[in-house]
Amino acid sequence: MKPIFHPDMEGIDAATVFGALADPTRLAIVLALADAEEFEARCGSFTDFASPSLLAYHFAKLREAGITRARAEGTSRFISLRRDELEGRFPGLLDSIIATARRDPSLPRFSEDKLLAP
Amino acid sequence: MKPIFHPDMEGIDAATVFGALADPTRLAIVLALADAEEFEARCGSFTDFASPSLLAYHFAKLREAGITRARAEGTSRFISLRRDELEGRFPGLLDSIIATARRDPSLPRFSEDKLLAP
DNA sequence: TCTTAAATTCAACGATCATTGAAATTTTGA
DNA sequence: TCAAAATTTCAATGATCGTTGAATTTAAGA
Repeated sequence: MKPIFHPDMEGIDAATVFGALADPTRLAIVLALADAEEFEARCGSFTDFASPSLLAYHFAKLREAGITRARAEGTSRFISLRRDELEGRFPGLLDSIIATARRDPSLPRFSEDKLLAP
Repeated sequence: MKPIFHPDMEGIDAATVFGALADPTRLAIVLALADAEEFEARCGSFTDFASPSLLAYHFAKLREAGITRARAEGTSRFISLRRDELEGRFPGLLDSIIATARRDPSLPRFSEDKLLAP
């Protein structure tokens, strides 16, 4: 019913974006989303990373920082990166973030097939 | 007397770096350091941004995240970016951070001549 | 309509954060 | 030896953060 809030990209400031990335779980989510960009990821695809309620918290942080978009479909939500909009606001940043996350072996990883599960 | 602690770059994780940048004052400091890379910036060059004691806190955050280096000389400390080392650990990241900070008009700026003052 | 599934919301907690102002430290120079 | 300058340390503050578990919402399917 109530629409999901997505901030205008123009109003996003850099410190907020970096704040959203200042957590290993959220960085791992961003990395997983980047690796799975052909299809869309369900929230429930990430239960390895944290509990459902904690995931909701982390997803909200990413969304309110302008990094992700959520689309409701039935009782599920599909999460994706706001690639193009982010590129317009901060060119090159997202790619750099993903490359950086990829270089950090301490981040929780994720078997890619997890994203395709029913 | 006691040497200034600088973490090994290999042990730095991405979330810590982003956490250090999740604050407008610290982002402004990084941007100012990038704009003044020919010479070195004294801590006291930044009194427009915050009080001395608060600056010490922010400088420690940046230093412990591997972003800056501090060199003592007399009663002063000179701060600089750990450009090359950071480039080795996370290639392209620092440039991207600086470009991002430059695109954020809400960040406190800084007349460049401030850095040269005696 | 009842049930199940998926995700959010809420209240609570201890931990960390940004900020302040006063006190301490360190080094230079008179 | 004293005093001034630059910076740090410390204790205290309210705010935000990450986390938990229980309760709630929302929509789909039997």
